[in-house]
Amino acid sequence: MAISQEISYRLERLILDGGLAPGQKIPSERQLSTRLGVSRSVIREALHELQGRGVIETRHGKGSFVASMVPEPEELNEQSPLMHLYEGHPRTLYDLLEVREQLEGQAAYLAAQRATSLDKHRISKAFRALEETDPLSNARPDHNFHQAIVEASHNPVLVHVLSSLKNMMLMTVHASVVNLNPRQEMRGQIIRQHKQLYNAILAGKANAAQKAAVAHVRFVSNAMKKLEMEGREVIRMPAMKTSPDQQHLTSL
Amino acid sequence: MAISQEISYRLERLILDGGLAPGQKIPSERQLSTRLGVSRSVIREALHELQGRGVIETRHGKGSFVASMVPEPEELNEQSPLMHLYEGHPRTLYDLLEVREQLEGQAAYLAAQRATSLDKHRISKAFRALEETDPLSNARPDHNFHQAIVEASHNPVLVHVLSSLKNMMLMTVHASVVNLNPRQEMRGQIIRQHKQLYNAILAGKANAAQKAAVAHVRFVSNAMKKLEMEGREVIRMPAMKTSPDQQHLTSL
DNA sequence: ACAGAGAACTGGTCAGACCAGTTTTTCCAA
DNA sequence: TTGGAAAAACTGGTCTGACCAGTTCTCTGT
Repeated sequence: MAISQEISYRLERLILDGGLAPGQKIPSERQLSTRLGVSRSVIREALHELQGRGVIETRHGKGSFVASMVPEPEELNEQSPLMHLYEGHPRTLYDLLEVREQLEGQAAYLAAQRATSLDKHRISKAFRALEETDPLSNARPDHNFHQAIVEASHNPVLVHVLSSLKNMMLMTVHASVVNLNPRQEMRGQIIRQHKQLYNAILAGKANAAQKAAVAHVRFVSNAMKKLEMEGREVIRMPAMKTSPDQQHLTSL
Repeated sequence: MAISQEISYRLERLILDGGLAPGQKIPSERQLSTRLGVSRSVIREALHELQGRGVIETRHGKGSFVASMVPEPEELNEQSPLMHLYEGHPRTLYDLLEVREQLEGQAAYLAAQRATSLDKHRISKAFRALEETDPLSNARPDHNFHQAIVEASHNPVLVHVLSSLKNMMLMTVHASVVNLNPRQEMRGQIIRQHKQLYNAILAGKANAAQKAAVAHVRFVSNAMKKLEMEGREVIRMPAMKTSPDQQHLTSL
């Protein structure tokens, strides 16, 4: 088999195994060519294959990016059907949380079983960042923590479904942070839940991890429902800015 | 748009419009490059894109040939990248089943709680169709049954996620039908599981419904794993029909 | 007439150059 | 000190020409 094809498969595997999340930038052609010890031509050919398959998108002068695998609720923009649905129908927030509950639970379960030491390291890092950060500007670290867990599940379908819901996730996570964190007792509970989840995964206790994740999401959901019923305004739409995360491409 | 992409699209249209028949050789890279007045590089990149899309096959020293294509009879030929991943990396079947387990479980749970009489009617109809149809003939009734349940969950996010995975779902359902149904004892179990799920939902027993759905998917997954470990061939893809023939290339 | 050696194709890889967008840095002027 | 424009340093896109590695055709010597 041609080198370019081998490389395209290697990259594809890497991407779909969750090593690279949708929207993330992949190294430049010149970097890849030196790192993999092949000419830039074969890199370009490999990338064009991936492009043909729709795995990546390439933008002149910017780079190549992992494409989102599932019809994504159009980023930044207004016309997304789901977004629209969301605005007109606030209950969607809870619908999303329902789905999250399942998927995060599954991810936690699998992560506890399958996390490599590298995965655990990443999760730990995200967890520490979460602990150290000012909780009010907390949406990002919170999301990163969950994201790290999902990737440790090593289930590409799970990874991509969840990351295609990323924007909405950020919204709900943000909602949780803004609405719940200021209330001291709730913040304590959330931190405790995160810690439980974290410990369970690192200890490899799959069932405990799943339970913790499900409980966490459900707690958030219930807490917000309660807030809403008490008549408090629930903040839903954060001013969000999509900042690309750092890339970890160690395993090329 | 890049020249290589324009060319790849031109060639693809030419091929798909019948200008070039499957198996037919397309001009050599050097010929194309002089005929189209571009460098060989961009020709190669265009061809690699087509290769990625599965439109052509290339053989060292021989040339590039139109692949025996799969004009996918009627269905929405949603060639998603995940689909391709699926072809290249069979383990994805189980990844998808893992996700299905969660989502179907959730859908069943919610359906049991929320199904209106109309929903129940639809589910019943799908269930009867499932019972009456020759299970070997088609994955459709099976899939429709599950689909009806998902819609009865009244969770738009859940519906959205599952329908974006529709084609892959069909694959797993199909795999289950083709591989498992012929084995009498398994077929019996599957029918029993469907009935359990059906009854639980109609009775509004949410937990029982969830349990039944999860058990069902997990059973399918395990059964297929077992089959595979016994060395039996596990059929993953629906049989694809071969394409019509045509001849001649004109306008390059 | 035929077998075999080249010649003449095919795609695969490499190197280096240059163009064209984008981002970052630098540095001067307000 | 700070804004902002110019310059440098990236990114991908294209071109050229060379050589390697398979395949097919041709021509030649027996």
